[in-house]
Amino acid sequence: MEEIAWLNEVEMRAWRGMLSAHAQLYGKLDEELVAEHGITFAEYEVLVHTSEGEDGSIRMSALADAALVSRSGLTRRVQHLVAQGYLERRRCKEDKRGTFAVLTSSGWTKLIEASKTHIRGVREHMMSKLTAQETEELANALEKMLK
Amino acid sequence: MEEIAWLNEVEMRAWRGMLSAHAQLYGKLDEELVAEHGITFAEYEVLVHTSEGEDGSIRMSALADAALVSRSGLTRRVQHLVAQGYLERRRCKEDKRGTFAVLTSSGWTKLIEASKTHIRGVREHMMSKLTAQETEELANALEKMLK
DNA sequence: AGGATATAGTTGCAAGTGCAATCAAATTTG
DNA sequence: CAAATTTGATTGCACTTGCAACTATATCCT
Repeated sequence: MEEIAWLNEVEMRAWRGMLSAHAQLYGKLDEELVAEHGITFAEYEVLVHTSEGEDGSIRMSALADAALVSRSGLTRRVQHLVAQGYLERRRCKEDKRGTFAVLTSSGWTKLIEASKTHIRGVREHMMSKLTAQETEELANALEKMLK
Repeated sequence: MEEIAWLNEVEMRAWRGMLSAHAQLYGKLDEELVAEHGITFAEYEVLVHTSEGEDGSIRMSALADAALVSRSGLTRRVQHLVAQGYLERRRCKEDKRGTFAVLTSSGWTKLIEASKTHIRGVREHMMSKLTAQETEELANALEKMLK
């Protein structure tokens, strides 16, 4: 079996760690939200980013960027959340091409409830495993990767 | 707009960083492999983990675990790689329920070529942004998350 | 031994996704 | 100002995925 030129051991651990830690964390958080609130993590993210917009509303394209999904993907996620009663769509008056997603009051309630599960999950599956310093080092490294 | 109870600032940066850094890195590595070698990152991972098995072969279930995919998902990825000529399937003699995925010589060649692109990508999009110490801190934090 | 249970793997199916094409509205440009 | 281009968003389509059901083989247990 031929040997493949590779990364050094620490680089390898960092890179493999990105894949595994992300997959494991994402999987658990998704599972818990579905079990306790009937929404996926992807849907929860849409609610979160909508809530962070002005008056709990945000343009579709901005929401797609924030939620790390394609525009077509977002259109359908929002459709689904509208069908569930958590979002409304509102045409944009200044730019008639545009559409806002707007949290309904039912959406606010759902978000607040689901966020308890979510935050508990992040603490349990991520923060509880790390010291404050490690958390800071992790945040630092991840942000440098994004530049 | 109501305020949602949340994580502290550092925790938030670490958690958001996991999502964004993973998405950005995965996206770039996938794009480069597709452009230069016509295989997805997911397929590349299957080739890598197969190559690491004995004689470039590995049981389907072990491969599914290593490649972070469901067994049904793996069955189809392997089907696709077999169709492309990079893998063969071999029945397991000791356990007739089992199947091995085995790298073909064309698969070895593909893997070796693709790994150059992959490693270059990991260096360029990840390691080049980090000092050796930051890489180590990152690896450390990610591994602790997995425990 | 042999029936019950567990394990390896595949398949049908439904759901989610992105790309390319499309439509409508806004903006640029000649 | 009208034509050309750009931008915001949605839709058709193909592809990937996981779950549940299923088949085949292996193991457990009395």
